[in-house]
Order: sequence, then structure tokens, then C-alpha cells
Amino acid sequence: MPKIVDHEARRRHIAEAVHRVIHDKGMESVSLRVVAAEAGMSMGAVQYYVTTKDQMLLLALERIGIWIGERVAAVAAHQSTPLDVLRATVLELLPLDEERSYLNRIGLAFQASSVVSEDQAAAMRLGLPLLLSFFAEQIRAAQTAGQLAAHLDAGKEASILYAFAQGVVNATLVGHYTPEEVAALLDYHLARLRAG
Amino acid sequence: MPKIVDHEARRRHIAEAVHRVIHDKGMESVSLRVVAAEAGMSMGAVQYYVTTKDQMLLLALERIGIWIGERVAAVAAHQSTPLDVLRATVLELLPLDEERSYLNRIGLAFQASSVVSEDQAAAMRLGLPLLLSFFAEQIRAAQTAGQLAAHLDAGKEASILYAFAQGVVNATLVGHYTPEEVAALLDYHLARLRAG
DNA sequence: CCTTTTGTCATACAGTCGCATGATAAACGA
DNA sequence: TCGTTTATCATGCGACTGTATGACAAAAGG
Repeated sequence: MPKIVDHEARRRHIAEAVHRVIHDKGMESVSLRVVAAEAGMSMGAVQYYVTTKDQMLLLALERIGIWIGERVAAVAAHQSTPLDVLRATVLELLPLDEERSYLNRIGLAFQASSVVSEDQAAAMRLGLPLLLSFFAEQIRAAQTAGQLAAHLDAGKEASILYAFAQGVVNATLVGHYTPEEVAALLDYHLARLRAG
Repeated sequence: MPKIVDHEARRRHIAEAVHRVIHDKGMESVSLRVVAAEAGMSMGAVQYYVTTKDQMLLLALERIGIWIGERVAAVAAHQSTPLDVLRATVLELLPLDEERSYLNRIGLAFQASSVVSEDQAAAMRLGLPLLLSFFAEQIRAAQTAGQLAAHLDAGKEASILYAFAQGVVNATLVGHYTPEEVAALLDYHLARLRAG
């Protein structure tokens, strides 16, 4: 077993163990020992790939950013019109089923954690502009295709759309909305953008 | 000093110490000892008013809900038209200055914590419908006053407005938006609701 | 064969955690 | 005045924390 080890795979394995711990017991119960147990390895092995707890959390944060990005890209690729892309990608970000709830629970935990850790905040800020500019791009494409009103400010609409999604995530995770209500809200908002 | 003590005041004092700890060092570093030190009292004294850590956090959560509610009510009382009320109360919820950032940092921490604690989630769900129905009420009033388009669904608009606010809070606390951008976004959205 | 590298492990360390307990002092009711 | 209640405090307990260290096994290079 020694010598030849796929470091990338090991790191991903650790990151996913962190994800599961955060999802099941919250950020407060993330510890090297707990994560090691969840990953099925000894504490020393975890320490070999991750020297500090902060680094471990940062690894898990980057990993989930990549994961979400891949999911969004995959969903976007299956749509035909810009408006469909927009709607589908926003839906992908909302906690409408178990897997998306899983991602959003972890995301919200890191959101709060980032307020206190500048390293994590910096990692969070990396993905955000990408998503916002992607949204804005789709809005502009939908405008030229006649799917959305031409007078909309694509940049501001993208920001509002993303903020709306994040806010809905918060409310839904504390149990305020059902998936049906969430989808209805999004469609109501998007319909508003169609008419001139 | 013994015997006659204002329990309400003591509890508020403890809750505010919890708030400061959460704001400065995050939810993870909330402990009975740290809070006691922050409150300037011994750990035993804290335990006398709060038997468990979870109870202490719940106290701090309820207290901040009350605080935000009072602030919103106070701001709303100083406005003349329904649309002004709406705009002013949403602005009050956003991290546009140090005090509102303070409140929102703590709020976001509890938002994440509530995902894992059902007690806290229940407390969170108490205030939410009140705010949403208040928003909806103001929207309807603005509609009858001719300030907002009559065809809007007041309930859905209220939900979207609140979700937008929460989402903007998240992004701003991570350092993505400046206060000016936040205010511009809100005004852009509200302006959209004016025209028919 | 021997040495070096790579990976894993158990353990030690000082510190903190939540919670429980018993002592103590101040003010009230009798 | 005396006991009771109210409030505060210091301290102990076992468990857990993040990090550091040294031993050790398996493969690779000489």
C-alpha cells in the first residue's frame, strides 16, 4: 500500500468526509478525529494530507465549490434556450431534493464560517463572480433572442436572481418553504422579466 | 448584591455577551467560559441563569429576533407612504453600516446553526412569517395607494423581496458587495415594481 | 543489501469543553 | 435573631480539542 498513492483521491476522500460531518452534525462538530473516523482512516493519515484543521476546512470548501460548478455546468449543457438555461441553473442551486439540500446545508455552513475566516471568504469570493457573470450572459442572450425584456439591466438582474436564490435557500433550510413553493416563486419572478 | 436581582436584565446581559462573541470570533468559539468572561461574570453565575449551552444559544437567538423586530418597527414608524415603509424596512435588514453588519453577522451564524438544531430552527421560523406578512401588507397598501402595480402578487413579492434581502446579506458579509451596490440593487428592484 | 523515501499509526501533550457540586455570603420572612 | 431563600463562586470531573513526535512498514534507488 505505501509509496504509490493518489494524493488527489485521498484529499477528495477527506473533503467528502468533512462534507458528511458538516451535513450530519454541523460545522461545530468537525474535528480531526471525527473526520478521520468518518473517512475510515487514522488521525495520523489525515494529518499527512492536511496539516491543520483550517486547511482541512479550506480543502472541503474548495471541493464543494468545484462540485457545484460542475453540476451547474452539466445542467446548463442540457438546455436549449438561454431562458431555459437560466431557470435550470437557478433550480440547480436550490434545495429541491435531497442531494441539493445536502449541498446547500454545507454551503450555508461555510457561508457563516467564512464571515469569521478570511481564507474561507476569499475562496467563497472566487466562485461568485463566475456564476454572476454566467447569469448575466444568459440574460443578455435571452434578451437578444426576445425571451426577456430588452430594458432589463442584465448585471443587476443577475445579482438579484442570485440573491433571491440564496435567500430562498436560507429560508428553506430552516424549514419555511416547501420545494413546490420555491419553484413557484422562481417562476413568478422569471415570468415578470418576460413582459416588456 | 444578592437576593434582589433583575433576572430579565441578567439574561439580556448574557445574551449580548453571546452576540459579541459570535460577532468577533464566530459561533464555534462560543463556550460557557468565554461568554462568562465576555459578560464579566463567573461561569457559575452564567450557569445560574442558563442551565445548558443550547439554552444559552437559544436565549441569544430569541433576543436578537426581538432586537431586529424592534428596529424594523421603529424605522417603519417614521415613514409616510407604504412604499417608503417597504424600502426603509428592507434597508434596515441589510448590512449597510456597522451596527446592521453586526446584527447580520450574528443572524447568519444562527441561520447556519439552525440547520442542525431543531430548537433554533423553530425559533427562527417564529419571526419569519411576521416579517413576510408585514411586507405583503405594505405591498398591498402601496398598491391601493397607486404606488405599486396592481397586478403584483403581494404574497409572492414579499417572499421574493425578503429572499433577495437575505441573499444580499450573505454575499455582502463575504465581502462581495459594497453598501452602495446593495442599495442600488434594492432600488432597481423596487423601481421595477412601480410601473404597470 | 542497504538506505532513503513515502505513507501510516499510536500516542503524548497542554489546553478547553460542558456540566455538576459544595461552600459561602447577602438579604429576606419569621 | 434565626433560618430560608437567592445568588455567586471556585473547583473537580471525564471527555475531547489541535498539534507534534517518534516508531514502523512497504516500496524504490543505489
